[in-house]
Amino acid sequence: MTIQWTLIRTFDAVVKTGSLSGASRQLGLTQPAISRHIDLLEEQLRIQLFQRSHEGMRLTAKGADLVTVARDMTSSATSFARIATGL
Amino acid sequence: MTIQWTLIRTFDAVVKTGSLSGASRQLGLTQPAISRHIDLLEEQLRIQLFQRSHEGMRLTAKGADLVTVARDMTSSATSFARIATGL
DNA sequence: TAAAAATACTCCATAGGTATTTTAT
DNA sequence: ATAAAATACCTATGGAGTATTTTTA
Repeated sequence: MTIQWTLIRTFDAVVKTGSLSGASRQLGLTQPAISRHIDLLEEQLRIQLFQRSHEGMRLTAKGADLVTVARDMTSSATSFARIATGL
Repeated sequence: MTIQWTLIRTFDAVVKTGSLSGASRQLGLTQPAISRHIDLLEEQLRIQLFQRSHEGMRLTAKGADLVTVARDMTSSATSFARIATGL
């Protein structure tokens, strides 16, 4: 399985903002792009990450299990970028 | 700057194996693909990562500074994959 | 009715492959 | 002579956009 880092970053953003459109604004991508990211991630992992309910995007239990590692990835990527550009 | 995770994984593999062809074997990609990965990464970061010398691919000082964070990224990606597939 | 999410396309960039050439041991 | 690296070229996939339609608060 090839992990797509962008999808995980989107996952993180959706969790943080609580909505696809919020993540869209935060990442500077369009809402359909974000929607596809989540679809792709769920499909590739064969895990339902969110409940599309009235109150927006609500994490499932399995989704919640991934939040920590997803944040690890995004933060290590960020620190890679910081160090690389600082050289 | 959008970080390409695949490029960083390749960087890590080249460091580990000491050659492009070694990384190619390890990752199951062709040698030209690996070569391009390193080119792209160096170009995007505007950093020379390796000295193409007689003894193969030798890390530069700046390249060496990135090895640790690169390994952080790849290992956090690996643990993401492990946890995700284990759910 | 207004905001969010999903769907349907279109387009282009890029990632990867094969084939080949150059470099160096 | 052999192994590694670079270059050239081609193709297919996917990632992102616009436009539109559903959904639901």
